[in-house]
Amino acid sequence: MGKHQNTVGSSTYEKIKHDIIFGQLVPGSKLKLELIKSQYEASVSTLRETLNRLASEGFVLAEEQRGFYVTEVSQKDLIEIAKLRVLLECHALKASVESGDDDWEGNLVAAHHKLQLMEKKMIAGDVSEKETWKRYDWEFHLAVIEACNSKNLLDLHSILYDKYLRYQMLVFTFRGDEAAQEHHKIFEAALSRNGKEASRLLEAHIINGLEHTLAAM
Amino acid sequence: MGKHQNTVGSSTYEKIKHDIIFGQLVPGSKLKLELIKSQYEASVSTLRETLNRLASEGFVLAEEQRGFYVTEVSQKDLIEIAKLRVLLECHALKASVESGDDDWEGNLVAAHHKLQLMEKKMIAGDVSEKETWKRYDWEFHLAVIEACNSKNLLDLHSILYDKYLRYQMLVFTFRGDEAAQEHHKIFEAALSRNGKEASRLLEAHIINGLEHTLAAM
DNA sequence: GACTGCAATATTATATGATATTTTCGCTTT
DNA sequence: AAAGCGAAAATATCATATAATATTGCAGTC
Repeated sequence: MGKHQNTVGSSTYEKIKHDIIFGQLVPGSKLKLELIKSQYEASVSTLRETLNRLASEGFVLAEEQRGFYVTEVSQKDLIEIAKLRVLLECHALKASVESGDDDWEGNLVAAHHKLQLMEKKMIAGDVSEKETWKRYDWEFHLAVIEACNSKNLLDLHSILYDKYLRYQMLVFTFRGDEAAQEHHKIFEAALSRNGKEASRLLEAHIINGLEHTLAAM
Repeated sequence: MGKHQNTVGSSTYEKIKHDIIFGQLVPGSKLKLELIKSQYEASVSTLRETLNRLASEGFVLAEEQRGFYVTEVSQKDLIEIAKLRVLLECHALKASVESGDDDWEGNLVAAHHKLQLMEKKMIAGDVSEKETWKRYDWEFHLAVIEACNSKNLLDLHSILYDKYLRYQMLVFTFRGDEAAQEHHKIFEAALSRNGKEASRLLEAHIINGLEHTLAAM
């Protein structure tokens, strides 16, 4: 049950996207079809489907007749992404805080709790579960805005989050206690339905992360 | 010289996207591979690449193992898209008005002029060049925000514009003089570097269009 | 002798048709 | 009706052929 077997296409999509975000595939490098074919165990056509999808999302650059490349990174690009994330995520937060119901609250409390536990571990020095921690960070940020009532907005935000994440992973250094406290304050403001304040805090949280990452580039 | 010959992939992409936006492919209908293969004269793999791209952008729904469908339309979706367009386009406008240089001004004047000419024709009753008019509308709106200095923002906006356009085409009725006047006012405010006012006008322009389209659905 | 332009060659991307899976749908049986 | 069983249809994947780009080597020139 549950475990519905994936297609080759969707699993290579996940793998390649993961490898771009987590830096296994280095920015700017060429994705030669024959080469990655063996690496990801899929045929050329399947790979091309995947790479076209990733190109639409902006993780891959598709150059007509000249192949595919891992998208380059730059400080300018990171700044653009962070600013867009502020714009979309703060907007979504305000809408979400206004219309979130009990389910939303419950889910938010759960997401914050799990994130907090993981952050305590990380602060204590256990860096073994980097990816789990990031998943909880994602789930928390999503939980905050999930009641914004706009699928279109959530979809755009999801891609932006991943692009931002890629930069974080690129220079990976944990902001630790600071970020944890910011999360906590955002959580409290959101739960007490103070959209303005929560939005202010969220913006500061993202911009702090941006500066932290920029400094490390 | 300009005319670099396109690949089959990119031209079917353009064609299918066009047919979705302009309603030749009806919302919700199934895109059976064998069927559209003959219609667009491309092989299954090429089609699949195209459909995957369009699925990432949200014009096509890709259901694992069950094929591709033209994305459904709904009033809720249209409202979401219009709101997002307001959010992104107004934000971009303010940034653009602040940092636009002489090139930006020149391009904006040209785009507005062309749009105005076409609008006069349309108001006079010549509806033959619907697609050209829409292109000029696009070029004008793009010209306004082009100096926002964020490729990421422009890319997102471009997709949103197309999604919004699809709804306009769905119920096509010309808003005529009203829209033309709004364009003119936005143009003047932008050119005189009054970002706040231009943003206000742009928001009203989009919301008016939204209501016009909603009423006709 | 190094540099440019051109042609032959190798490499790579694109596109196709064929094959393997999976789903769908009508028919039978309970 | 509901469940089970195929045949037919559709999707997913692959291996291969075709077309484009990059590379190499060789002449001719400065």
